[in-house]
Amino acid sequence: MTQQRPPSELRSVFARHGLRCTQQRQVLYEVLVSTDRHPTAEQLYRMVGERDSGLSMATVYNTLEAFCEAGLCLKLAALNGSCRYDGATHDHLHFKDVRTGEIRDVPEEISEMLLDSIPREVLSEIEKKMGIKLHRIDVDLIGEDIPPG
Amino acid sequence: MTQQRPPSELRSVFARHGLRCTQQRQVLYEVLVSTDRHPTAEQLYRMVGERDSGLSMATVYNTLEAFCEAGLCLKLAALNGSCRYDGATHDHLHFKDVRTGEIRDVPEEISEMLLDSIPREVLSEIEKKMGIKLHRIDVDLIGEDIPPG
DNA sequence: TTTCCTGCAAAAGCTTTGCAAGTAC
DNA sequence: GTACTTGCAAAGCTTTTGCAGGAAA
Repeated sequence: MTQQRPPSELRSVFARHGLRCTQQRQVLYEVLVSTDRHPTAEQLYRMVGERDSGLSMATVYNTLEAFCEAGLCLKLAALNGSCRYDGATHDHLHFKDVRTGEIRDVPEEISEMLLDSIPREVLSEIEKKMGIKLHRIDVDLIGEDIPPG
Repeated sequence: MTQQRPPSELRSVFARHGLRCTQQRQVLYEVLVSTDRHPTAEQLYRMVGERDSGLSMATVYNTLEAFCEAGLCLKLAALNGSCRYDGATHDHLHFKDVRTGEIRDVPEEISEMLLDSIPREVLSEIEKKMGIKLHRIDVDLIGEDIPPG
């Protein structure tokens, strides 16, 4: 499948991260950043299938792995054994539902309040003491929906 | 298998949480709280097998599920699709290794510093705004080990 | 033209489930 | 005696892998 007219924007995003610009990667990336639903690989596979001819599950996994390595998306650990992906552009908290495994964003302004309250110097102290390199912090609120009414 | 001489301490822990006191649950619980390694179900299965005749994987999963429901342990989401269990007695942060999926505790005094800095009122605001009931907060430091040297 | 990516199919890993026998209370 | 738990085996779901053909640079 030869590429005809890739949006130059996407093309340069990939180039900057050392990724080849394939049809499949473009479609997957567009779908990923267009949602805040933190889809599973399976859900992405179906979402892409609705827009386009489709691509294989293997490619979905390979591509997501490549995106994560390149820093284009985050891999989130869900509570029910599957993984979810987040085309995050800003830091935010996640709410994880213990019943469904669903992940929702915590509204941005509240997320910020909480994240801003974390002292930076504590983090660098942790890096030093534990001999690790931090990529990011995930703050997850674990709980369940209150049934309305 | 009839129970002969259950440690009354454990027995009352289970009773308080509405759990029947079976041989298997006792062994599994003892193994779980004796480690800070955040074992997977598979690892617990092997650890129990070393001490005792053994129990089936199905029972490991059933029992861990029962413990979690009862609040006797935490189910942690690992980054590689498996789940890990934590017989936690105090709040602490976790470091998750993106390469191995391993989970390590962040030392208690640093964990406390960070957790104490999170304003309580922000959490209750989140509960109200999102219509959820929080069980706990997981603060996960995502990163990788720095090779020594 | 070289290197990397895709897609298929198969395998591997983790977790859940149905059901009969057994145990706690 | 009743209700819950265990263990086996099988199934279900998620993710990874090997490899041949194809596309990007």
